[in-house]
Amino acid sequence: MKQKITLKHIARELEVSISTVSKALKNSEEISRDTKEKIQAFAKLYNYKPNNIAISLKNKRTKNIGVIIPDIVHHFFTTVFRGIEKFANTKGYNVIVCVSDESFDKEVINMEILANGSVDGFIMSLSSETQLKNDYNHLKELIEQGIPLVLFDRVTDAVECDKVLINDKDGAYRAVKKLLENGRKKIALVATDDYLSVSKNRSDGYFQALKEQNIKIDKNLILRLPSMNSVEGNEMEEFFKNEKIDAVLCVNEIYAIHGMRIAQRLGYKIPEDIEFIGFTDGILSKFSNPTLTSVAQHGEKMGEIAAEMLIEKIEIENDVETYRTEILEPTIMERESTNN
Amino acid sequence: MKQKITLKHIARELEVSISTVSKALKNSEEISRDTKEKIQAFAKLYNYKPNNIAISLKNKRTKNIGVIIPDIVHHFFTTVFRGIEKFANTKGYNVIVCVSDESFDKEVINMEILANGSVDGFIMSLSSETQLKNDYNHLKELIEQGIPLVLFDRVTDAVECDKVLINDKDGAYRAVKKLLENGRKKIALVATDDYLSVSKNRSDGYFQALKEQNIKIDKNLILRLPSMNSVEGNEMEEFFKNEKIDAVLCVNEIYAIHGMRIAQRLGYKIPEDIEFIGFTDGILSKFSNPTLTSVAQHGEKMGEIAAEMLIEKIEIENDVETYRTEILEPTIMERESTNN
DNA sequence: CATATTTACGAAAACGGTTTCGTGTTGATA
DNA sequence: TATCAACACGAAACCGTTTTCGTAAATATG
Repeated sequence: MKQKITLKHIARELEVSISTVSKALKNSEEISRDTKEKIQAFAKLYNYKPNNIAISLKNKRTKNIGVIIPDIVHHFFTTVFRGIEKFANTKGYNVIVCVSDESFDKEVINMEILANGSVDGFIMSLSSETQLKNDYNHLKELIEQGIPLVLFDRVTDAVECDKVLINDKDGAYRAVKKLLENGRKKIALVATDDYLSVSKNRSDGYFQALKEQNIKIDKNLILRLPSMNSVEGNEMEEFFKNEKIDAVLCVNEIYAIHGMRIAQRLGYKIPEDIEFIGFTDGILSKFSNPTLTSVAQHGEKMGEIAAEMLIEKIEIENDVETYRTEILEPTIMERESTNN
Repeated sequence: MKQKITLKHIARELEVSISTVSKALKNSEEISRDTKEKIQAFAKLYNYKPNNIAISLKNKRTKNIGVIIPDIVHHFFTTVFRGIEKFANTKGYNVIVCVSDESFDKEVINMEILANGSVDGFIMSLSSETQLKNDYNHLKELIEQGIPLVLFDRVTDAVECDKVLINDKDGAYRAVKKLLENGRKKIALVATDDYLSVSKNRSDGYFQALKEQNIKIDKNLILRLPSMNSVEGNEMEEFFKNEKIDAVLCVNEIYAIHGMRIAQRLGYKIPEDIEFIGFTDGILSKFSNPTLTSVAQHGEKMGEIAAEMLIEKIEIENDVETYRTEILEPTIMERESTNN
């Protein structure tokens, strides 16, 4: 087992000082050609690589960024993560991921651990519990300490920092408008509780589109489900049985796919009798039967932008506090579940 | 902006030495009650938290583990990752993720960067390019340096280390056996090239099951596709048109879902005319139409075990080199695409 | 030849902790 | 009263770097 070699080892072996070795390896003008060559050759031979931790301690820069997301087994978040990771890598940063699991406490604790020197900044999307509690002190403290933070997708107005999000409201608005243009009259909305910012924004877009056409909001056409990523229970089945519906906007893929199956079982033909549009545009939308028209959130792009914003903040040691909010426009990916 | 407080600050403020502060905060017997209380109160007031980097440098332990996976936007890998992250967290470890993107070079470079002190050990699944090149020197060097490594899923016999995998061969074997029991005669296999260890193992299971029934392998019933995660091109359509097939085993979900759609378009009824079994048991299997019978790989469990193995190796400073290989048994999740 | 200037290197501080060891003070013991 | 152990604390080394500053020797200048 050959241990990692350090400057000290090289110095001892070559009978020079540690500082000389350090300078020689950085090709400093201070050191003579001969000495530099000797040291560099030796370092190469023994495959010397500086210790990241020591450098971090010295520079007070870890070249790590912390990513805190509610869930990793979720297409959208992994997509954003890919964007973050790719961009960060090109800039020489590594990514430490923590999963809050939609829990406020985990979010706080993960953040505190990483904030003690492990990362240079954070990119995060709020857990649902955090949005429900509406408590953002952990984020405010971060900012107090001068640690850069970028929020994406699930953001809040309560904290001032850089943000990246998609225009959820507009995405929903355009989706509903499309359904209206296709002649649909009874457009349902399947959403979650409003404390989740994205669900609220999407609902707002739905309302706006209907209002513009002077269509009265029918509460019976709105179904609110408890959990974002599961469809236990048969609320949806009851919903479809009880209401005459000719189109559905769902705030995520799962609801939409599940809804389509139920509709099909109940004898609806898609898209002839009923059209579906979902959000997320993940793998399910592309492979479902029929394929699902879906509002694409451009997760990877979002991740890239978030990483770019964060790294900019990290590297510009400018303490003028100026924050940006980037809003991406969603794209409606038209597939078989709507008439195009 | 209130900066993080250090031992030095506390020491200066309270007019004691740094060592006294350090000891007091660890409740050392060496320090008097009075002094300890004073220091602890002060530390609490100013929310003192030790700097992780400094501790890492001192202990030569980062409490970070490196995870290198080929792809993050992939249900199986994210599932494994969740298992790793959960277990690691309970043990006080954080996880740095790097995505090799199926590239040998990225795998090597990511590993080298993290190996210079950033992590205490690695959990990884080989990139396809690495498996194709069959070059594992970067892994061997790791082990030479005494850095623990656990391989999962895509592993190799060429390096000695801890490994976790599922019994792919047996999974495929049982799947095919089930199809045979259901009376199927012309069972097709849709796989990728054999250099991917998992695809090869699954193919082997397919062969074994057929051989046991003295069924001759029909090359025309085997389709090999180039990419693991896409189904561009119409090879599959040609395949289904040209061959009489009454059952299909696919080495992943995507192939299976795609295959089912094509079969349906060609007028097959599933499972009456043709049965399908896939691997991965991800979200697609659960939500496809019909739902897909699938070989579950227990990714989360795999991640947990990998993390457990790694942390054990990290924390036991025993240099007796003894490696384990854990083989998980897959479970066949029966759904609508087969007769049960 | 005396002085000024390079040249080439080393000592030491610093980053923020932990830990070993040394030591002045106190109170107990003989 | 002399001796000694216990107590409470500080100095300093260490982890592996970087970087500033000091300086001896070599060379250049007048």
